[in-house]
Amino acid sequence: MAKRAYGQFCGLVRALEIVGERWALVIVRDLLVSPKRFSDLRRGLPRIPTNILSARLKELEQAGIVHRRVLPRPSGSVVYELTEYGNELEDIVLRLGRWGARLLTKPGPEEIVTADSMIMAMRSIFRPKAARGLNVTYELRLGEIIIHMIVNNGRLKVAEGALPDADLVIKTGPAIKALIAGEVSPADAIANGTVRLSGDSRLLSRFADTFHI
Amino acid sequence: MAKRAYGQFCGLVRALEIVGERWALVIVRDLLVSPKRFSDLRRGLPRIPTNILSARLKELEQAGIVHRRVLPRPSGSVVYELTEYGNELEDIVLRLGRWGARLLTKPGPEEIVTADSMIMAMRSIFRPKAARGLNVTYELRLGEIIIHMIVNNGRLKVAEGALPDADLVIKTGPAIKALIAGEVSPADAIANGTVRLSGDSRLLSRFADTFHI
DNA sequence: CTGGATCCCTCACGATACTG
DNA sequence: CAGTATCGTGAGGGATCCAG
Repeated sequence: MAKRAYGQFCGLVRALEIVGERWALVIVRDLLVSPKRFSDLRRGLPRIPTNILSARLKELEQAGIVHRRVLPRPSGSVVYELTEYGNELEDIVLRLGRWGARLLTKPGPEEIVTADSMIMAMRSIFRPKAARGLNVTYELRLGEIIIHMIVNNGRLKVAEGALPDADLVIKTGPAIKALIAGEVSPADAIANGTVRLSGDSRLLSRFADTFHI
Repeated sequence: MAKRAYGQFCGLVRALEIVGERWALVIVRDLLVSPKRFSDLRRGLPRIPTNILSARLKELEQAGIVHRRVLPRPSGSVVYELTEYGNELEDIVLRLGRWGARLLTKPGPEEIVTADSMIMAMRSIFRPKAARGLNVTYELRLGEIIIHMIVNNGRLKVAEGALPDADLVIKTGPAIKALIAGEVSPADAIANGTVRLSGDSRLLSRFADTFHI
């Protein structure tokens, strides 16, 4: 038996032996957003050493969670994508993220926000019930990070990048967490300047209702 | 910032910084079954070094997931129990366990099954829908491990120990996984000797339907 | 006996440099 | 761009010891 095994015949233990390794679930998080190349992953995970990224990708591939695919010519480059089995981690990753979000207060001095982490965060706090019958689009800007959400009758699509004709554009920072957690009302968030809008400003409370912890 | 942090302002990362440490979720798994003393945890986790158990309990306590409670006199002993926040990990632990169970084939040479891991496994694969209107009790024996299940109209209680008047007593081993996963039919499991029964044998297929991956 | 603390050793991880 | 190679450090593993 491997030296680092937990020594139990148990589903949870098997799961941890794979995705319990350091960085593994964060890599999965980013791959849940979209397939990525090695350097894409690096960019989204600036603090991961390349040898660790390399090792994790190998392990995840061997475990049948990630598939390494060589793109056809002429690019010939490599992308890593989740297998079907890997994709089944989505719900777990979303729930873990929601659980951990309660511990988010202020970003630490060196802590960054990435597009992928924000996309998954929005997915994790989306409330389909509250979005019944809604048909709205948002663009969300956190510093350099720009993502957009398309809400369509209880369904959500989130992706990176701008959305030129979004109904509401929200410019903000990490303080958006307070809005989403209900610690600050939409009105107050506008008043204290942590959120700036363009478009139909009245949609902000709709937004805060649709995306809520 | 701590040296071992991931450096991202993200709910998933916060979660991993606490329960992503080695052994942490396994400790939580056992505490989800019941509050435990230090030595109870050791017994259920034979391969964990005591200093690690000690360190994890401190970290989990500091993070507000575990509460260290000193029992009143005369025992004066200490129990560790999950806080409300810690208990909210239950669903995640159950799902992770179910996800990882697909990788369970045969137990490795040194791999053991513990009562707590089995209790959580049964919880994780319980299908409330299939148990609608049912009222059955089972006793399950895997070698030394004895647990029992009380199914009551879509609700389940699992606990350690025998249940003298159980409707069905199932004596088996790790091969029970094949039955639960549907890789072996109840009839075959009896035929090939991996399962031995006492009580109302016809209940076995009911069992396999109620507890199923 | 419970509930740890302490020691030493090893290896996984982290930082950085380098290569096809 | 997509990794491999190298090397130092500290968390984890294992055994032992100690206080209440």
